[in-house]
Amino acid sequence: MAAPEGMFVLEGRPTAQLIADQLRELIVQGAFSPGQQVNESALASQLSTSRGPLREALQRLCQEGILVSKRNRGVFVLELSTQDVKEIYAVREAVELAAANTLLDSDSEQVADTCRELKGIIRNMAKQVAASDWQAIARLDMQFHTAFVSGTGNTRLIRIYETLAAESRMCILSLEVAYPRIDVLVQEHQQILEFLEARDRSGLQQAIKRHMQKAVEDLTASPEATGITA
Amino acid sequence: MAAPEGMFVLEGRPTAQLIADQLRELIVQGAFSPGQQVNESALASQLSTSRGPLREALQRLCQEGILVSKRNRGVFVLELSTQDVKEIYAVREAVELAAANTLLDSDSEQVADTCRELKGIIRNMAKQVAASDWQAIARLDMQFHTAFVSGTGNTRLIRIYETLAAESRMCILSLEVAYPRIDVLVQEHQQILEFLEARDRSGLQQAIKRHMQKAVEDLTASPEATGITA
DNA sequence: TAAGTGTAGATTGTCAACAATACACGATTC
DNA sequence: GAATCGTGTATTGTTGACAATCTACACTTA
Repeated sequence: MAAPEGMFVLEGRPTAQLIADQLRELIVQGAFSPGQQVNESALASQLSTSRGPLREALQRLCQEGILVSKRNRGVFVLELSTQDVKEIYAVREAVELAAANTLLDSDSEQVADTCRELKGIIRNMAKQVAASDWQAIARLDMQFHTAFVSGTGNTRLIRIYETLAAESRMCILSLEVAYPRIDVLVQEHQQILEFLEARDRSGLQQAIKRHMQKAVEDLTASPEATGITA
Repeated sequence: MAAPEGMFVLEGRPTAQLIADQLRELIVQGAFSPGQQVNESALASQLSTSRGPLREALQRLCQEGILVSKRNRGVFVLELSTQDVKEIYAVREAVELAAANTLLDSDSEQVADTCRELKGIIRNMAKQVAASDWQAIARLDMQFHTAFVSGTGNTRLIRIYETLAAESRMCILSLEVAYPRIDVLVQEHQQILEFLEARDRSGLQQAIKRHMQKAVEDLTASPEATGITA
């Protein structure tokens, strides 16, 4: 037999990770409000599993920082302050700058592959902008940046960025429809792509810095209108 | 009552985190050999707890990447390849560069506090170098860099770096006594401290880059003599 | 009325037993 | 003799029950 391929390996990944991934997706989609307690029994039965595996998954998300655990109290979904927003985007900037440098140091084939993927994402983004599907836009926004970092092939950088992406989506979620002007959003991503294609290091670095700075400004501009705590 | 202060809060932190911290320390001290399977029952009784809490702790360390979980097989201690070493130090460089920039953007008091701490660590390091206590040197080495990043106050950056520090100690552990020439090690840290005190941005950046580059060279120089896989 | 106290309910923390899976070793067959 | 098959053992995965803790609310008391 050549290879079992898709022959029901029935999820080779460990259970806790599967549950954690499901739960993370639920959280970034806003299925839980910030600061809300996560009820273990309820969630376990909802995900049709037991409390044991669920708790293991919760611990993973606590380690990520998406959930916070208080002894004998339970776990709660992270509440984002403006301080948190600044932190998150500062780290994102650091990671993306590192990714940019790594990419520009790598062979052009790898860069080309990444550019192809980014181009497709931008196309989809423009499509969703036309449809004003904010949830989809937020997803594609992070998908763009995740793909950018994934282009480096640095698994640790990628893992770190996955967490940052989740937290960013939680930030954006708080903004809700108050997403900044959208044409600018697409344009900024387009710009990053072009600098990468042109292999313009300093241009790419500046574009990333601007993009992050703008994002922080948008997210911290009207704290009273959002769920983000002062 | 003014404040209960140290009045037996009896570990407010969640259990899984406590166990995870213990276990992480055991791992970076080399209590387990790379690639070794972690036996749940044995470890649980050894740490005088049950399998439940222990498994939760293991999941945390899996999320960090210090352990790897294989379904229906168990969790194993991370085996480091030269590729891993390169990844780890690339991310460390990114994080420390970001920390450097953040520090130099902050007020001088914060920088002064950090410098004071770093100076003390270097003193201790020189002491241990005289005693040739490699285990202690490795600990102080990472303590220096952790303190450097902690100076930023960015909790996410700090958390990320804690994992990187653990992985770095696992790298150094593989090197064992083959630590590079020690006078240079102290000197390099001293240099970083001086650039920080002088608030010399580009000098500090270059020093960090050199430090990381040297470390990778040392760690990947003689792969046959170490436990690091090709 | 306001502060403090005690109880009830709910939720988390822990544990031990059960089920399922994978690995190792010996038996069997060609 | 080599490969394959079947069995046994050890380890992980899962579950439900029990214990400990916290929050909320009604009750008492100054």
